[in-house]
Amino acid sequence: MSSVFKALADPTRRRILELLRRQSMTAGALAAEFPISASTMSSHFTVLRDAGLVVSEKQGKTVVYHLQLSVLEEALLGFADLLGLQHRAAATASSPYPDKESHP
Amino acid sequence: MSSVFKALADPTRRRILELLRRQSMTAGALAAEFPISASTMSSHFTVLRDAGLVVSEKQGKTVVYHLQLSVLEEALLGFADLLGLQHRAAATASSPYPDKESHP
DNA sequence: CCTTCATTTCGATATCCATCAAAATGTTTC
DNA sequence: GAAACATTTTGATGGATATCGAAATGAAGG
Repeated sequence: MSSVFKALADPTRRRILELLRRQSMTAGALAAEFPISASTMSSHFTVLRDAGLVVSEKQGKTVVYHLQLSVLEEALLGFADLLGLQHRAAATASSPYPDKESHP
Repeated sequence: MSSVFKALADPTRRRILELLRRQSMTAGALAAEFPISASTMSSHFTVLRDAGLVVSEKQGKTVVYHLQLSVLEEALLGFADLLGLQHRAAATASSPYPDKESHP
């Protein structure tokens, strides 16, 4: 859990997650959105992957990154819960991923 | 907003927020909960105060720290919202009591 | 006033982190 | 297999950050 908050501490990484929420993207496409070098972007990807917030999939020459919304959700809302913040975890309804069975 | 996530990146600070959620506490009482020096605790307080997550109130010889739940809520749920995580923004911070005992 | 107590500030240190350029790795195509 | 391309790894650097002990600040009480 600490690795998730550590990952979220950097604005570039938070932005990456926002972009990946819209659609999965290749490392290059993501790097094109930021004024930093590809190697730096790669380290950010490593931090996000180690935190479980994204997964990478090799597709030929490129690497596609996918957001792991469930991990982010669990960490963020889990901590909010720990602090008594009201929330409802309806979650992955609007995401492009197959949503799990959820019961109210 | 970045300052909030930066503040949340440290486990000691997250724990401080959890403790303050139960009740406001003095710097000394908080420091007693951790195996680190009072001066280090003081820097953590500064980080939390700069992020707006806590406020300090001088009471005689001691300093009492209070959690600012609204700021935490706005940052945490605001970011969750940005990522499409569903939440229910209930009444903010003032009315919901923790688990307070009703002992007359 | 001077002492005591609670907290913060100061100075120092060691580690972590974001960043880059250059080199290395892996993949497709010719 | 060599060239071209995408990405990662490596090595280096400057700036944050967590930590400590010691000194400074401030309040209460004798």
